[in-house]
Amino acid sequence: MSSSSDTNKGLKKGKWSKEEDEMLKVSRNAGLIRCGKSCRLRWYNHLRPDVKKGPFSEEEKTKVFRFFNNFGEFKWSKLAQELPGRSDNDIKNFWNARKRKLEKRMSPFPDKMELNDELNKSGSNSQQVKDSQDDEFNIPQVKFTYGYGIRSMLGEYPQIPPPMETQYQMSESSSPYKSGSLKSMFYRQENWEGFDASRVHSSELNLVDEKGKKPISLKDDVEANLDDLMDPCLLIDFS
DNA sequence: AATTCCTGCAACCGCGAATGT
DNA sequence: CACATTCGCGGTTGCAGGAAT
Repeated sequence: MSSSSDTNKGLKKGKWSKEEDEMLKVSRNAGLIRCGKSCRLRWYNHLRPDVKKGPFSEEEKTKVFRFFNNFGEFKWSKLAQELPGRSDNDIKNFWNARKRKLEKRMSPFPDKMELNDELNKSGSNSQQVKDSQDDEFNIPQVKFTYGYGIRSMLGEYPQIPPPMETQYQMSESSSPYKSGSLKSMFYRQENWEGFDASRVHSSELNLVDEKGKKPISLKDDVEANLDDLMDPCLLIDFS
């Protein structure tokens, strides 16, 4: 019936030897004790003349992320057409490896209560919070969700700020470098520790760089940080 | 130094689509 | 047109080698 059945007819499986590769290069699958499917896969993924190996370039990575953001689904073969020399399998491996890493970083993902604990704990270490302790600033007022920062979020919030605290500071006050307001922001998981709760009560947040001078140009940053778009992140909703 | 864990990669599997008879 | 075979795709698994303990 299906091609999978021919793997049970005494055909060889597993790793390909150099001799087998040479035979396949010379003449399709003549003389090989391999099923056609296996030969095709070997040829397409490894032996065809224009096959490209090695780590993905920045340009290739960008294409992959952009493709996913545009189509929101896994069409490896279609994507392979955009990346000359790369096979669908290569791209799939690249994507899955990345996904695994991120899932590991996300796990165990804290639930809402744990997250509140974290926020309050870190907030209590902050002088600014002590100074301005006020019901208005209580964390429970802040709604949050979490997940991957991928297409669905991008559609709604096309501008994703870079991590707070590490690279940037936030200011709720008016600033000469006002860059607009945000109704929501993303907060990367790795930065949850040290979260300054006193700074997230306002629905009008202005982002400036660490010196408090340069407004963040999110348009450029999104382009430059496509990798970050797949990072697990916390979406704080101020609405 | 030995063992375990992690990661990247290659290959297999099942299924539906396309093609051949 | 019906059935058989092959092809192509996406999901998954298994293994080897390096890193961490």
